[in-house]
Amino acid sequence: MLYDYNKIEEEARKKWNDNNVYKVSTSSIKPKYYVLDMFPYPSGAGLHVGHPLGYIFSDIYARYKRMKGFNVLHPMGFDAFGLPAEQYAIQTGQHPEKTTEDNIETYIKQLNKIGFCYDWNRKVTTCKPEYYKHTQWIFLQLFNSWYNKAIDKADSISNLITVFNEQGNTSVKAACDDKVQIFSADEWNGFSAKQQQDILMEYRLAFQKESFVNWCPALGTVLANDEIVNGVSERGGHPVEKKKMSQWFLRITAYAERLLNGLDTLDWNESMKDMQRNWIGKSIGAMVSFPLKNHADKIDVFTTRVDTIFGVSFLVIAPEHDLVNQITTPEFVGAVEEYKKICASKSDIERQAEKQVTGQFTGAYVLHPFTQTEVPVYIADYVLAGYGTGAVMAVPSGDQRDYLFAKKFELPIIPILDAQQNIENEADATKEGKYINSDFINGLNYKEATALLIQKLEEQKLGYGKVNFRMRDAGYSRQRYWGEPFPIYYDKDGIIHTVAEDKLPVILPNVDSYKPTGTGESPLATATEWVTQHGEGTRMETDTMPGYAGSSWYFLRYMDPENPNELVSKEAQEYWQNVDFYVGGSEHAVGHLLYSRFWHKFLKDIGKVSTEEPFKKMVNQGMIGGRSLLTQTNQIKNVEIPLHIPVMLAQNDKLTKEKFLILKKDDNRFENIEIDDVNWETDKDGNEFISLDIQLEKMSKRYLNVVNPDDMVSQYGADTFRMYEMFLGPIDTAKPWDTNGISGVANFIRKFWRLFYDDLGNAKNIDAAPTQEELKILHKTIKKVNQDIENLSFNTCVSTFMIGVNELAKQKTISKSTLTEFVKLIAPFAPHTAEILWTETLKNDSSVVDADFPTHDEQYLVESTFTYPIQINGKHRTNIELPVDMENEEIQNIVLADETVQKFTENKEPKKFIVVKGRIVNVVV
RNA sequence: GCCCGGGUGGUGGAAUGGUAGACACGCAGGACUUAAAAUCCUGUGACUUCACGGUUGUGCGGGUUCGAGUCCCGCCCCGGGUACCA
Repeated sequence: MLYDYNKIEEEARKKWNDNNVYKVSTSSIKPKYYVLDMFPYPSGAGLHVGHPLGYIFSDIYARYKRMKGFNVLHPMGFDAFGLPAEQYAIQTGQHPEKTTEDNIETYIKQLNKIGFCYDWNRKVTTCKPEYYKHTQWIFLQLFNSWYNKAIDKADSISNLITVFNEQGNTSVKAACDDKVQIFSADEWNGFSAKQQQDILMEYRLAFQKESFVNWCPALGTVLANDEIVNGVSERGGHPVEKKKMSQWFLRITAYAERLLNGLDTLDWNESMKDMQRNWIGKSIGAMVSFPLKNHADKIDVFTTRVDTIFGVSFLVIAPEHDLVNQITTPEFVGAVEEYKKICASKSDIERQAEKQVTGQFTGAYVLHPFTQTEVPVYIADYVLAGYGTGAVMAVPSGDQRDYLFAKKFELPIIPILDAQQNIENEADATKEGKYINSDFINGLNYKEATALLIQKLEEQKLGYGKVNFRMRDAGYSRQRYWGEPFPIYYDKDGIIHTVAEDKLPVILPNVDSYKPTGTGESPLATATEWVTQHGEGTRMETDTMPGYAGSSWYFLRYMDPENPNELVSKEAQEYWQNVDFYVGGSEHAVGHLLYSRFWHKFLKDIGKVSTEEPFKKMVNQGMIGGRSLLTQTNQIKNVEIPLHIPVMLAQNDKLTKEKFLILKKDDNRFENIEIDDVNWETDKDGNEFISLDIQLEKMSKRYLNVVNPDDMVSQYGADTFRMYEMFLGPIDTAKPWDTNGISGVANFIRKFWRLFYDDLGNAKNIDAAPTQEELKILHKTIKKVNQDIENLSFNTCVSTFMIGVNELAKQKTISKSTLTEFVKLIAPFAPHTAEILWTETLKNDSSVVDADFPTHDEQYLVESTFTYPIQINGKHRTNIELPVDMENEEIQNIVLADETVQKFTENKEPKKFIVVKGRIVNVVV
């Protein structure tokens, strides 16, 4: 048999299909193992070679685990709601459902060519009603729940109402809004339905509140941060402002502590956990109230450094702070309005990244809670409305931003600790030393001062100690079409009603236009009949859910994908538990991964799942970047700027004359360039070409550097493609795609095949008994591959295979038993080739997919001698081969007597003689 | 700005604190061939030497160590995230 990869791979896939090899059952006596990839968003551009990197990686691991005796769940699906489909719909008028379906079909075709061991019967698609029915169901549970701190888990709203009816809310310990009013049972029962609804909103895990969105008046729509570039809309460059709208939120902050603590139980990268920890941002500090001068209200401030309170020389509040309008004195109204306008045009990132110090005095003063001195109140862009209370107490001597602000506005800089240094030039945030200029805490240290201050604040009702989280509640409303509709409607009094669970799903209606309505409402608002489906005067919620809704629980659905009654059955969930091995990009570190953990914990609280965490082990694959090719200057007459050349046309970063002619025909940039305008180089065979410059950029159509996996598979075969993707480097580092190297892997697979068949396709004689040398090669390879798979170092596995095959190819004879082990060893990496060799060449009955993975036998690897590298003063000078069991003293004698060693030691007595057994010898003179 | 990664030949990369550059690509030379393809062999960090060899070398500057790509301190550059891209 010749190595015809097309034929071989097609045949292998047919065998797998015919025998349903990848069908996964939920009942097995084998231990379960769940290997999952982050499912893709099916974009119109199809897959490029960057996408399958993680999929191949996890596929190899899944196959390896299966060969190790596990019942492996390794599914795939599609995260199918999202902005790009909607933008495409706006441009073309095509229904996003249609384009999404087409894209999914393309993705599946592309994926199937690579030979993944997916059980497609378990495919999930988030935009299908059968799926989002359960997304809506989860939302209803969140809506009908509150976080009961007394039991430290979610509790039902009906329980809360019972408590309110009987005792009011004085004894309720809930994760809820800070400013909840206190009421008795009688008061509660006297409230109107609307009042009760508003109060319950402050407890629900899915709740509504006013918040700011990016409003673009010119486009008449709310924009995603992604759609804003330099403060203006990406489309059209129109100004964007902050607009207050009523929005749905999820109270993820209720779970902050559990999300933080849960990280300690997870087998994730420390860096990934750090990102989540920082995102959650737990800080222990205090709330302090600063009463306003000549005004009934007060400004609340959260600080982690209450000890610096006597260093406060001004207060800064966010320009959007509720109190700004009320406290600004008439002479500053104009300037404050002007400043607010400037801030509204900037994104939060821009505001925080801003190096220039800006701000505006409001004319108002607060009174220092302890000293009663007047403290001026400013607004400034570095304080964000959504963080903490949207107000900070500024201590210039201890905080650099405050310091710069104080310098600019000539405000006092008061040293507060005797250990503070250099504060003529910059702030010093130290906690060392004793307090000065600080009234009753003078002379105390940090710990004593903090405790005393919090005690005084609480005594005098000026504040209290508080744990604060940087994490905010998660915005859950999108004014978009292509997302899950909310199972919510409003009656004519504005009272919220939920759609009954047995009426789910609430189907996304068809609309005439996907274009923005201009009012800020989503396009759903134009589906009049749908909006009023619950009777005259009622209104369906027309916002839709965000992208992370469907992706926050999809991993559960694979366990029981067709269940119409519930998101996952108890049996299926209890068998599969949670994901053992999750592969995806680190760009999801704080988005998807945090939201999923939150939902999972909630589902555990309401008894839907039995595990506290969704993903036990997490591996991040690095991004594959593009490698663009550009013409060099002076290569083409009258063309000064480098031109991108399609990477698929070039070979070894060269463009031949022949390919140039294709380009001239197909690409209008080259229409007017004549062959003679090009400065051709000539190789030794007389072929003319130009050498191209390399530039690393994103893989993108516009750089002509996109490489399609289909092309790779058709040119080299899926097995070569799979192994080359792994060979590129460690899974977790970012790297550019370079097709040039793939021939090395292609050569390797052919060389491997030639262990079985000669150049004419005749089977080789493999009847000889294995030699010692052969067994050593085999077991060395088995040992290293097992180690490297466990360490997830698949690139070195491929190298190890290459070394093994190179060495075996040099042997005079190779035995069938050696080849059998080798085929099993390589099967996870090159499954098609392995399958055909396994069944047709080695005549096994069942698939190699279910063969047992080889383990090595140490007896073939024992060596009697070791070649010691000899260092003199840490520099490698020579090698000496010595028996492995030789004593140090004897080694020393032999080494010192060595000619080369003597040359370097010049017969001086060694100061030190270091022997690391089986590693190295170092002579220090 | 803040948080998290990364930086080793012409290229992708390898290296439990122990011979830096495994394995490949590319390049150069050679074998086979009418020729090409395929295959095989040899060389390939830089500088220096006829050669043996020597010097130097893992982004930059310091440090710890018998020994540092690896550990510590301070910089520079690049990538990801930054709450409505997914």
